[in-house]
Amino acid sequence: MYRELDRNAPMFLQIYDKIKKDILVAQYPPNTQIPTVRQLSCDMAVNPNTVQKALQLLEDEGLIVTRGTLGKFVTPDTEKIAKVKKAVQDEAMRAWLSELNTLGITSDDVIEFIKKEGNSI
Amino acid sequence: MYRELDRNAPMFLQIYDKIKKDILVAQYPPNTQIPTVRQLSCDMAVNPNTVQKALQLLEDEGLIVTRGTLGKFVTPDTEKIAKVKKAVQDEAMRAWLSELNTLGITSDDVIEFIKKEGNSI
DNA sequence: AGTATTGTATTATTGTGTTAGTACAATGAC
DNA sequence: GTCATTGTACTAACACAATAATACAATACT
Repeated sequence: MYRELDRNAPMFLQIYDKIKKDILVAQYPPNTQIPTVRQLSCDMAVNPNTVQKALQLLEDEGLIVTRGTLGKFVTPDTEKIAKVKKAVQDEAMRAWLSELNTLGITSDDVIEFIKKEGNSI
Repeated sequence: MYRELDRNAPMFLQIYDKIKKDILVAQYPPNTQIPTVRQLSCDMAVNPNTVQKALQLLEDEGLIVTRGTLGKFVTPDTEKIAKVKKAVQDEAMRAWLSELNTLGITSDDVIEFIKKEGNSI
């Protein structure tokens, strides 16, 4: 299922991105438990080791905390989450505008496209 | 140099994307020669095999034609190029908006961002 | 106290991207 | 005709992502 997203990026990074987004948009709310490594690996049809690698990145980043044998939880630090969210949003916006520009699409083109078809998204 | 763009995507795909863009925006105009495999591999500091793999994709796609020992040339078929360009642009635009939406960014947010900082890109 | 569940670590194996080095066929240029 | 340059093919070697199969330490729960 997940492998269909982008066959060329490492799975552990795709999982990292996916869970990170789920945290940032509060799909996984602050201070709540994240599904266990085994559960996630089952849901995503990947090896537990791969999930662990992704979660380790999130923990290094401070978005996840491990509470002993209780499991892994989203950080309760809502300011931290908000801060990372804004950073990710801005970076995504900047990266994609740059990407579109290399394809000869200007900012004006983007605005026009959105006004035409952007509502359906 | 190129490896700095995205450390996680295979080089031959990054090269494929780069040269494809150069063709689509006429950085490599129709019917003109593309630098030799050896020249490109030297410029990009990668192995000739890696460049070849990328160029093979472009040839399979019909954007490049090999003229015996003369070298590889951008297809003279300008309609073909225009068609691919539009397809790539549309796909990029669609993928971009979709990506931003998963981050909780709306179309209105995009427009506002562009009006604020989009001019500098 | 004992069991189950959690995260974590380990080893081996497979697939693939990448490099390195070499070689060959075809053909334009002299 | 000869030479140089082109694309192309091949093998070997290495790195890393990913899987599989365990195993272990810690601790909440009963």
